[in-house]
Amino acid sequence: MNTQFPVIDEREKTILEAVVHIYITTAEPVGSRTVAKRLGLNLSPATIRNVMADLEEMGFLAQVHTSSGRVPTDLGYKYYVAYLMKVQELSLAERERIKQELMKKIDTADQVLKRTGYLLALISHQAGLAELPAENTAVIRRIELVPLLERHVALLIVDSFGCVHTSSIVLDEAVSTQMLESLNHFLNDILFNVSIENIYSVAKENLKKNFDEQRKLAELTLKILTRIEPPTSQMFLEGTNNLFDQPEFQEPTKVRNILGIMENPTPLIKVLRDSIAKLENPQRTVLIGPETTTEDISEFGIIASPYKIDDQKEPAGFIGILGPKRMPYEQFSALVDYTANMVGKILSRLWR
Amino acid sequence: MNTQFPVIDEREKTILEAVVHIYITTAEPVGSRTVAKRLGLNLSPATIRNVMADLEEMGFLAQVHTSSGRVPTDLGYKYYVAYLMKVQELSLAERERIKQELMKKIDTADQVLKRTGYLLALISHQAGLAELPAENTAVIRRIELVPLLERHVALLIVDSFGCVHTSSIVLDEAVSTQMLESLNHFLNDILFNVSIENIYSVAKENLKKNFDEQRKLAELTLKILTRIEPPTSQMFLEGTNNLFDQPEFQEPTKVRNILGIMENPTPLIKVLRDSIAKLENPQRTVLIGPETTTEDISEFGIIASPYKIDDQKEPAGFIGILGPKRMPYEQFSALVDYTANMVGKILSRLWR
DNA sequence: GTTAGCATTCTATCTTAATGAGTGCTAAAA
DNA sequence: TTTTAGCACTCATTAAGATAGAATGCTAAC
Repeated sequence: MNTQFPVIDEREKTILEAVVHIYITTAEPVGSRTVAKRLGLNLSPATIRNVMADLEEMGFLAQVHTSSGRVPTDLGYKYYVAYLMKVQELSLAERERIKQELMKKIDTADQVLKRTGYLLALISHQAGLAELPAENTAVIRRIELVPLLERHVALLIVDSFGCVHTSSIVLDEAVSTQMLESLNHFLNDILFNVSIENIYSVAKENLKKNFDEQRKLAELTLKILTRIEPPTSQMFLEGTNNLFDQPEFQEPTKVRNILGIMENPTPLIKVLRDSIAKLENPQRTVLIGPETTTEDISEFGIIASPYKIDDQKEPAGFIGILGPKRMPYEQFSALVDYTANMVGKILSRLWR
Repeated sequence: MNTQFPVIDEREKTILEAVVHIYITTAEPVGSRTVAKRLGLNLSPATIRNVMADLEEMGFLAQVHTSSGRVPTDLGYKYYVAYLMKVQELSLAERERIKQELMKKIDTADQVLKRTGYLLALISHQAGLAELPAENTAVIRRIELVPLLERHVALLIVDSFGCVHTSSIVLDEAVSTQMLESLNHFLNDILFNVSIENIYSVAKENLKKNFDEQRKLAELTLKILTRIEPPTSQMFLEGTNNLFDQPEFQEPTKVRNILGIMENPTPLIKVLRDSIAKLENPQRTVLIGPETTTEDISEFGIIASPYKIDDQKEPAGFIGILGPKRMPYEQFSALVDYTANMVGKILSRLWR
């Protein structure tokens, strides 16, 4: 955690914990009386008030208006998530359910992840997100040029997750079916088990050797490979309509930004990846009101956990839950962790 | 148009036209004074009032509350669209722009349609929708089994639009690479240029002949083909966030239904297809507060036009605009028509 | 058939008052 | 030194009443 927090004593921690917890469940500003009751520590509201004023001064809490109850600030949430909350374990039944749901159908990786997002949304009543495995964790299983018109061909790349990447390519001149066929053979020979991001370099390397013998083939190959579009990161965002149930999203402007994320998730993906990459060993990260370059999602909170495939050191992608900042992080943390783990296992077992 | 309308005289038509038109632009209930002014016919508000009362009695108009101005009912909108509005032609510049945007990149059919939806949303400031060509208008260009694990294979079908359909298949027993290869050859031989919906029957027919010679191949083929999932209709819905600009969608419940449509567009697709199919010769249809089985979209209006590919008699799919009932139908009708036409041309030229 | 006039209806907006939740501060109690 | 009771004060929320304005429906006159 890179945020530097002010130092607070035990009692302040207890009270901060209580305020955040109560606010998360009630969605109403929290008053000293309520905290005093909940704590049951024989402390009078007046004492609590003093502490709360201190916490406000340090930036953990804020007031909606003079003489209203307190509400956690972003800093408050972050402290809560980092030091105060007690992660609630999943019950065996819940674990079993997740496992069942995810494994009930054998599918390509993108189908698995879409289902994962949907499942997370269903269980949490928030929006669920699930990123596809990064390109560099997949290798090519099959590469195929399919003629569509004389000068148009579709280039399909099937990766080791069963995902298909399509590009549409227009050639300078018509190519015979036979030529395409030998090209297909050739491409599959040299590119099998090559990572997608290395296509071009590997192909070039190979072509050097064969240049003389298969001149025409070589030229064509390079031409085609330069036209492949760089693969874009992809993320599923499911169950967004759950967000409408939250009181903070009753005004539509805020949900609007979510639609923006759905249309172009790339900035958010980047933020999440960076956030996970910052941690020493990749694990769950919680973003409170993250900043993206495009949409304003400062009113949202995100819990995300990376998943790994096989024994790769680097995570392949992440999954998570997106909701209001005022989210039951305690409950959802274990859910996201377990699900990420499960997704990793399923993808490992299935496609390697 | 299957709706039976009450018969109204010329003056009633003029006034109904005015009310709908004014309401579309102002989003406020329309009063007799406003209509009188706009018409400039030297008719007093009182006279207009009488006519409006008649129109209300016949079901074309309604009041929000006693002594408020009038608002069009669904019937009013329908009559307006069917008989009163004057479709505004597109300018040459607009036509050129649409053409440019759609053709600026050579792409597979799904990319073209996604861009179409996006473009319609951009121009209209509403949501744009675009359905993929129906399965039965496409034929198979390539069919390919790609091994993923011993018993898992991915089945890819590339159709004549450059679209790829994927299924994930688990076999009862491992199959050798050679076996798969000959299966691939075999499938491409018998299924080339066959429509996707006929895969099974054509394959079965062919297998009868060859049954003895290639027994094992035949059995495997049938097994695999039975596991293909029936292709689902698919529709892009772009620019939904534009809907937030409309005053009628300031309360989030209504936009929520749109998210429902995005997650499962099938019922809406069905309604639109039926609506287009009902017309003698397939052409633009306008739905006012259509009824679907799942989501309540009775507050929305849709303008949709079918597109045809080559000289096929039946339309291949449709594109359109989704917005509030209070939409400038006059302006958008030509836009949707022209764009549909253009999409048809592009898909015809590209992929046949 | 058309319209002026008028009472009527309903919305929207503003003011005012009352209520209540919650705070901050001070001075006394522990 | 810490805790707390007490009290004045702030602000949001709600309800009620008053006023203005946009339309209407209806009647009687043109």
